[in-house]
Amino acid sequence: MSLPHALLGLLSVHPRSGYELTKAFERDLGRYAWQAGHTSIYPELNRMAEAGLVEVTHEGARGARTYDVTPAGREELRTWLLSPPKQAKVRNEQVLRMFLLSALEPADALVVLHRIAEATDQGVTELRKVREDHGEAPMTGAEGFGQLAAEFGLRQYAAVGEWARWAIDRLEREQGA
Amino acid sequence: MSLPHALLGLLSVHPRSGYELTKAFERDLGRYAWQAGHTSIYPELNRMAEAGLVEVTHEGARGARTYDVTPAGREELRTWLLSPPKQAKVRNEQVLRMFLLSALEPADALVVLHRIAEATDQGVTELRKVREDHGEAPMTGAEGFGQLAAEFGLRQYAAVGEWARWAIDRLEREQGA
DNA sequence: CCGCTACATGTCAATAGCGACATGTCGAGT
DNA sequence: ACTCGACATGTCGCTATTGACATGTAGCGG
Repeated sequence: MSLPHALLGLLSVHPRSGYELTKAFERDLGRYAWQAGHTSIYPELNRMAEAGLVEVTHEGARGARTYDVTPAGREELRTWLLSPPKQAKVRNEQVLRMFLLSALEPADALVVLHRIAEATDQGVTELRKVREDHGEAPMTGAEGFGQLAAEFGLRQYAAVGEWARWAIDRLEREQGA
Repeated sequence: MSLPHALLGLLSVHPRSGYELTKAFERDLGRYAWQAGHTSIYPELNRMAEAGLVEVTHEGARGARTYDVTPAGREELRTWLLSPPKQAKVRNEQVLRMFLLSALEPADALVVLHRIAEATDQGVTELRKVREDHGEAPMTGAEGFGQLAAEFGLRQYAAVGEWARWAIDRLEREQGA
């Protein structure tokens, strides 16, 4: 049940509506950390409002409701972030695919590995651009989030790309031998 | 629905029982790629056996049943692995925590970042040992899996560790200024 | 031979999450 | 005036997943 914490985190950076939260999940958060659609988000916001973790601070056009974190919500988020990181739950289909590669014939595996290497290169290029746009904004607060995310994604892509190239190298050497 | 593919992948490396599959998930697979408990695995194996993707090749002591992949299962796995990687679903609580760090006071964030850096160092050390034990075994087949996993985890830990140190550096510089 | 641990498989109720469907509004362009 | 795309929130049924509970066996040390 990490969704409520993700929502608290986003709202604590700055208040927004369920719709805007959904967009945030489609952008950074959902790509690397935790994906969720609006069908999970709206009901969860209502639950959290009932529990007193968030509150509606403004009602705009088209029924839009802006949520903000309450002191109780802020406390809950802080406690969660500072609590000892137990056994984490991981679900990542891409990574699973990589792990299962050794079940393929070497020739097939090479095809997939090359595809991975290309995809990560593209990711690195994209994020380098994002990084340059952000520049030297402060780490905490509204801008910090995007920066942390971009920098993390960048290193993540780079690492996967290097791994893929390592695997390609290993495989090709074996094939040749 | 990646669980059946994960099971096909593991079994295609070498046949084993549901119990041994469960152990495999607790070890590498569940740590980085896809976690699942025995309560998902056993029913899934039965479904897959009914669907003709796997079959019981041996019955051992204590009711243990060894499963192996059928040709149909092998075909299914190959198709899945070679099919275009669509939009991936990601769920990783640790990464989520990292993303939400910017919602904390800088002092609190630094505490967590230092903890992350330490944890990744430990992970790197562990996996370096695993890598040395494996040595130069071939990439595909029974040994390949562990190697791919270890190498991937190693690079993953290293990348996260570097990211944490980058963030610490940034934060401390801001605090000082 | 007793007790403990690891082996080995399962059910079932509750919860989480997704895809399909549903509804309505505001603003821009034609 | 009209249409269309983005804004904005929701329900509901189906499937996936988890946690608690249940059951029994083989082997080992004392």
